[in-house]
Amino acid sequence: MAKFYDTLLGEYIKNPWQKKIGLDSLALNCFNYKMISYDEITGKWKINFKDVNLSDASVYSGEDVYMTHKIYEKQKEEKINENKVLQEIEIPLLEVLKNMEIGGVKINRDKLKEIGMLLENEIARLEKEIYHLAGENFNISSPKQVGEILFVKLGIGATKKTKTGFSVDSDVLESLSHKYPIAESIKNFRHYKKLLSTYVEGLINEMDDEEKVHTSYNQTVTTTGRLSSTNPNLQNIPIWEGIAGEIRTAFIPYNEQDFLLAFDYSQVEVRLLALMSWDENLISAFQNGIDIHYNTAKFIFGKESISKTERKIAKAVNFWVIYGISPFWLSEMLGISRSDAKNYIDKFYENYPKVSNFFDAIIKNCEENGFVETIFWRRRYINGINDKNRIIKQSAEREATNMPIQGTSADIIKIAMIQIYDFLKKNNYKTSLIMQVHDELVFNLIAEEKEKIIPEIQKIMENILPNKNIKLLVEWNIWKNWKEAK
DNA sequence: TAGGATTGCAA
DNA sequence: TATTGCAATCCTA
Repeated sequence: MAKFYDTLLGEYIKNPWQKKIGLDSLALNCFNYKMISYDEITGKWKINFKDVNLSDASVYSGEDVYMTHKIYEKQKEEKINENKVLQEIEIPLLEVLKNMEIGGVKINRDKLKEIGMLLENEIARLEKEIYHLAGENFNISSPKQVGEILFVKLGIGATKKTKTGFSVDSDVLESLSHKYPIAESIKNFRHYKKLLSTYVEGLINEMDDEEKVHTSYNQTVTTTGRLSSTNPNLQNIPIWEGIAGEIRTAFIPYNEQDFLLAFDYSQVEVRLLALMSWDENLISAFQNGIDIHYNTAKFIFGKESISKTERKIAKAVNFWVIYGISPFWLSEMLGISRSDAKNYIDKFYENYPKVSNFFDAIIKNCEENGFVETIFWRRRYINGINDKNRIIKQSAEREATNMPIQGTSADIIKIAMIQIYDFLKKNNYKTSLIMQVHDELVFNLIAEEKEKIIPEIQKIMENILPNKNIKLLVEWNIWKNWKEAK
């Protein structure tokens, strides 16, 4: 048992789907008690808390402590405090995340500014070009104005609509770009603008005096058990080729002599599908080190010699299984016919029959009990699993089949983080964990510790699930920035 | 000023 | 007619 407890994590474990699990809403819902808000106590002038009069401050603070304890007592009655995921994963993870957040990630400000200058030049150039092609100035960042220019003023035929008007997303612009140069330019403008405002300016704004950013990892947001990251979000930094990929070169080690060390789980979700479904063909492919996309391609195309395009299709089909995409969408995404898409999916299930059984069993169980679980028994309730509406029912089924895989992957990396943190701490290593991106862990590596810790971290990560039918596999890289270490 | 809508970035 | 997220921006209420 951990030495401390967290009621917020307790509520999250009980039901990760419910949104309002904060102290204020729990007090209201469980005990019909309205907590004093911070705004009420600091008044409309937003005075500093130290200037609040003592009796008001005491009541406000006492209320927090009292209510937290009341909720703790309630959770004890419900035996939430005995939950294994809570005790063995979420609560121990708190200290790991705290240290990652405080440690921060070092950013090369000059490098970011350099990228920013390039982007600004491109944006200015494209802006002029777009105004010229449109014959007037307008706000290119406004979807509404872009729609008016393209589909009203220039009279281009609109293809897609949103709730409020014309859709002008990148797919639409892409489809118009061959015929209309302005569409291509707007698409590029958007791309560069996104990089500049979200990543270059966004990161610079979050940097402290030491050129570090300190993200917040939120443990109680996702329905599957994954973490999320905010201020800044370090889990959606671009990885594209070209200038977008350059953003990652600005992520650097703390000191010049250090390195970034990145570990990632290789194809973890497909591996977990094999492990959890017990499908012999999937398992033997992994056991024999056969490229899994090639293996699927062999099945769906019924031949040994596989082209690059065929492997790409097989990769999409493998990917599809995790998310439950329909043949329609698969055909759209791959630019193939719907009957081909359906055929590939059927072939997949014919050759990996236990995957099909596995999903059926999850859905059946969910229909009866209302929830699904990971192999570590993390639970998620699924709304709409017994809905009469086919669309809602199918959507619920996709959520139900996705969660055990995505959630187990989340469990595994969280356990790895705890074990690695303990290992580094126990041996007084100065190397530290600085980022988590769902299936990847990034460390600030102290050069002289390299030989000792890399094999140990690899061992920990690969052995979270010992004695299973297939092995987890991790890959690692070290470099002076995150782009090259990936 | 708050919050919905659109868009686009990641695993 | 694809799973899970977060942020910038626009724009209406």
